Amino acid sequence: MTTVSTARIREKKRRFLEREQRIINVALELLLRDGIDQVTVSAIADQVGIGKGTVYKHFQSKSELLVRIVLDYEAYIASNLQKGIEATEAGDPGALVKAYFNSRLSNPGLDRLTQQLEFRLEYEPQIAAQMQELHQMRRATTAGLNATIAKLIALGVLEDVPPHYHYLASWALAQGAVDVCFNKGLGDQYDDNDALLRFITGIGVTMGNKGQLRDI
Amino acid sequence: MTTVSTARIREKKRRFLEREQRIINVALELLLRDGIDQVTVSAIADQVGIGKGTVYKHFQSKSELLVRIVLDYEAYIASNLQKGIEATEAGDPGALVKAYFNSRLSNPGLDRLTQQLEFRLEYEPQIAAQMQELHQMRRATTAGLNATIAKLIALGVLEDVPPHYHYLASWALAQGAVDVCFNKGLGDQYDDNDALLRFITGIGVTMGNKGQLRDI
Amino acid sequence: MTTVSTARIREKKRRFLEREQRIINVALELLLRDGIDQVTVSAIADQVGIGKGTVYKHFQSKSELLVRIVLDYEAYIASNLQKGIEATEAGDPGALVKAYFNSRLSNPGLDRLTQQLEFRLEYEPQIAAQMQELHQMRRATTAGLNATIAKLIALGVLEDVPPHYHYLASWALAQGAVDVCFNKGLGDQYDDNDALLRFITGIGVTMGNKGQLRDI
Amino acid sequence: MTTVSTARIREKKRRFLEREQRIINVALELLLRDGIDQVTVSAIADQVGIGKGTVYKHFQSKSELLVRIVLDYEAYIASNLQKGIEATEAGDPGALVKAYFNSRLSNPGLDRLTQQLEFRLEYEPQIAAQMQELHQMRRATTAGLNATIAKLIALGVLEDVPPHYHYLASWALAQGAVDVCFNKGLGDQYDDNDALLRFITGIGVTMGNKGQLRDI
DNA sequence: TATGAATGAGGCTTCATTCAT
DNA sequence: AATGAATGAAGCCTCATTCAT
Repeated sequence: MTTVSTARIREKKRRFLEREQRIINVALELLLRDGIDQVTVSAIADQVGIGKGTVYKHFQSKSELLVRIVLDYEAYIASNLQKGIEATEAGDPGALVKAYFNSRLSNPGLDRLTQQLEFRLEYEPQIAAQMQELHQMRRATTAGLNATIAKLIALGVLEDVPPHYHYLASWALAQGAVDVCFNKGLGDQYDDNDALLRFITGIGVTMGNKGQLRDI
Repeated sequence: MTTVSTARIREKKRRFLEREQRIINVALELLLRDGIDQVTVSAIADQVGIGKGTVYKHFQSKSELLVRIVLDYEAYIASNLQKGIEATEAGDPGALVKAYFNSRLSNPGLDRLTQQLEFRLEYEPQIAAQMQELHQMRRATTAGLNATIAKLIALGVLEDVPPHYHYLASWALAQGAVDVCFNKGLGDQYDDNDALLRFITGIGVTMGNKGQLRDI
Repeated sequence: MTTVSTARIREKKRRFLEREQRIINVALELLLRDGIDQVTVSAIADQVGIGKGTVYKHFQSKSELLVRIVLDYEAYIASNLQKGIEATEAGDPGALVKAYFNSRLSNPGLDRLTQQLEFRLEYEPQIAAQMQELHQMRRATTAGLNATIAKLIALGVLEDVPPHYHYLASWALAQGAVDVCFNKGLGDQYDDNDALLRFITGIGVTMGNKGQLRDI
Repeated sequence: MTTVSTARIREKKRRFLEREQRIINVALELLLRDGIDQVTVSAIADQVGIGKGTVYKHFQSKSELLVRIVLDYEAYIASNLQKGIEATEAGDPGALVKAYFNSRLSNPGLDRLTQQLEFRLEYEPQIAAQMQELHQMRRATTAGLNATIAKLIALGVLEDVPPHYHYLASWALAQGAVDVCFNKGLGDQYDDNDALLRFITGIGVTMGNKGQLRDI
């Protein structure tokens, strides 16, 4: 008896989470397709095939759904970065940057969307806690980066500047690369975005390496 | 008589344009201070000290006012770039990039704001014409860049990749540098943003220079 | 066999009624604690430790649960009044009014709550029947009061006005006394509410007595 | 010129206030006719013959409109009370109570409505300021009452109990009298409500007079 | 039998835009 | 020409009630 009901509860939970993921996926899809301002809770619910109210069983507010997308993406980036850190520690100095660029540039549209979402949600009071969580994740990640980069500096691989200069420069370049892809009238004049992104990644991998920098 | 009335008409026009500029300036100020979502047409009119309706004598829609800010900024960047091109042609190969980075990073908040505005206005149908104009400006600028960069490549200063790789990489880095400054939980962990921006500018100036790039 | 199953059915019924009472008690508790507008069916079910659906096995609608609280309270008041009637008939002319005031003012919060509930439920079509029942109870009670008061009038204890004047005046004073306790900015300026209620009860007991009234 | 535009502005203001009053009146009408829960901002706007948005030009929120009704009524009562105080000071000891009862009982439906509104708006955070204002009005009124009653006590007209006992008892009786009128199954069994209200007013005028109270 | 996820009508509110004065 | 009151579409969110498990 107990086993049966436990199994049932689990099954229910599984379905619940499945649907939650479905909502997130659909929201993401619509956000990417139609733009942030065009996506309403109604539209998401319709597309998922559920009622508006159901969305609110999973998320206390629209903002909470959106911030979830941001958090999920941040976690994805952080895990890729962690792998890069490990590979770097294992002896491949360029692995870290490559991992980072590859994970951010592999889906530029998503990357850009999360940036936009984060910007808009920054001061939403309902989700202050989740924003804290986001920042906490970032601090954890950057702490790891700082440590690894400090080692590379000690090894003479990277320029001896504050470690965060290196990863913030990488962050910046990756961020900007993403924007290039979507800036109408800029990157869209050409159709070899992939080659461009490889070029930029190359810069990312090289920049800050010992002997690369000159005075301004 | 005719001269008098012409003078009067001119005076009127001048005042009209003066007020238009004031509306733009106030809008910019409020956008920077309060955030895009908080700025209403009402708030702008109030701050300027005119009626809401008057704003619509100058701009057919709110979007048109906002896109004007984007266009003005783009023109400002383009003019700086033009000066950089001229300096480069006059013999200083690094002038171009320096001019570019300096103009974009000298007021990161404004730079970021225009990016955000552009993103939001992208598909606003009312201002399709202005967006075309924006893209046209960009094409003109990039044409100039392409020519100058091609020369630098021919001179062996820059890597021999498609010219737009170079300026898009610069664009990306500058863009990303701006974002770093404003990303909560990232750049705001440190308070030496200026030094960081100088570091990144250094990278910008160096990157793509002959002999800097390695294979990925 | 039959006996056994009868016993079982009875046991079931007992438990069912027990749970019903618990729902009512919890609802009452929450209504008093949080205010009418804050109490949802969900909150009640949660606090009882049952599912929302189960509440609807006991009550066809939320209104039906609420009106039940009103009816229970009315029955409680009616029974106290009945005791007062009996004591009065047994020779204590003031017993009736005292019983009434004491029963209403002993828990002013509850008294007020039921008033509020009744007001809100007045035209709820789903519970027209229960409202009829409430009114029927009142008519039965007032019939008893009318009879007793008529006797007191005949005895010369009370002023010779229509009997219902007397009990409606009492009802009014008690009702108002309750409201005084809860009116922000009125009764809450002072903290000797109990003494005040005793004072008012004194008035209630006296008013309408022969020789007390003057012309307006 | 200036005179003309001043006149125009005044005319505009007048119309604006006129409309505001119209909204209040219509809201009141609907509240009395349909019950608090049935009155939506939409319904009010429709009935006034204006758009929903226009209501929000006059009131920041629905609560603000409702609290306005409460405040207006309180001011009306306070002014009547003031007249009563003056008449009492001028030598008519009963004038105060009569004025009070007459003003509250002359439109019991309105009196009851404002009670209900006040109860519901008590903890609405948006109108905390207005509720403070309401309480402030009450304190001012009760201060005046206290002073006048103290004199009547000193004159030996009223029982020597804390002055607020007297006016709170009056408040209570009036409040309760109002409720009697609207309690289904209670006051509505009879149709001589006016006579009843006169009877209760008589009690109000007499109660607390020297020599009227007995021990409980 | 008990559950609680799902529903969706309906409420409040905002703000870009219009147009009579 | 300038105004700002009026508009109303559209968005977010709540919660009583239902019904499949």
